[in-house]
Amino acid sequence: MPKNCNFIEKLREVGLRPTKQRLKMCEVLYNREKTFHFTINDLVKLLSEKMNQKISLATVYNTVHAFEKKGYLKEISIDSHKSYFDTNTSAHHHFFDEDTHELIDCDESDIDKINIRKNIAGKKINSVEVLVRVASDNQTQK
Amino acid sequence: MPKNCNFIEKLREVGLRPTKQRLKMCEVLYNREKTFHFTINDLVKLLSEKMNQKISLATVYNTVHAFEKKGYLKEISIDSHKSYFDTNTSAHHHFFDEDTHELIDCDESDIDKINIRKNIAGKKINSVEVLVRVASDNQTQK
DNA sequence: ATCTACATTATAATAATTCTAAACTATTGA
DNA sequence: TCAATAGTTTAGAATTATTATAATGTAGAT
Ligand SMILES: [Mn+2]
Ligand SMILES: [Mn+2]
Ligand SMILES: [Zn+2]
Ligand SMILES: [Zn+2]
Repeated sequence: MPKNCNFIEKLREVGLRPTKQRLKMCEVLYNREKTFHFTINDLVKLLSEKMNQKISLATVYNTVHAFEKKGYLKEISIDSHKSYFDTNTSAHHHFFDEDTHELIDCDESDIDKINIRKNIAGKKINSVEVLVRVASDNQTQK
Repeated sequence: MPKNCNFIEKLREVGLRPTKQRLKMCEVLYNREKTFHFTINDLVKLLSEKMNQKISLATVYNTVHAFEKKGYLKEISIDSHKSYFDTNTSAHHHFFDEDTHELIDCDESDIDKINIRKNIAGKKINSVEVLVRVASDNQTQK
């Protein structure tokens, strides 16, 4: 992910106005080497602490969902109590560390292609996602 | 799942007192041919409509979580907005119908065994779950 | 510069879940 | 048999995440 991407263009392409708030959010989310996972709270913290940018919570929610709808973000369901988002929008699987509550991307090579032998009448497959829950070895789990 | 299971025994075995409320919930959840998936709301409806049993919401939550902790129920995360529970506590995969918001169990034979090639240092794998999201063929999806 | 549709914001509302503390009950063992 | 006790249920309040509202602000078009 190169520095100084043209976020204005990127937003215009999908019909979102490049407002100050959206551009700041783009910077925080996409102006970095690697993709990452975050909760709304993480993002608000990043914006206020690292970017010194106060954006109202409603706007953060609105913008995250706008980005999701436009395919800039993917929502990941791991924990029914919290929403995780992913700046990696390609199809991929995850490890979830139950100790730290951290999501870790799987590479292509980490898990063999999943073969679905059944299909539901009149339905098409939208996605196939694997979640591998891991936790510390020396600990009572579950 | 045979009729007239001894739920009193079952509860005592794991150190839960067999109260009227817990026994009613056992009946609704386990006194049936097939396992099934439900939300807390589904369960409250089942209890009040089919069983004519008014159990306070706090008790339903408490009891569901008590059952979960004892391994009588499994929580499934599909939708960050709602908790699903499963009376099938064995390791298995799911289809999720995005039109109806219904969960469908996969059989062993529906998905080949998942092979995880990577391991996270100091962590053991607790579970490997596949979620296949499906939706109507003739519809704008995602 | 003006207009208009879209965005942002503070705040209120909603929904799911958990907490609290008082009343209740299953179990124990005198 | 029957209190004592620890665990359970309950109504209602509190908390948390998220969404709605409606007033104000701003980007893009003319
Ligand atoms: Mn969402
Ligand atoms: Mn839970
Ligand atoms: Zn990811
Ligand atoms: Zn299931």
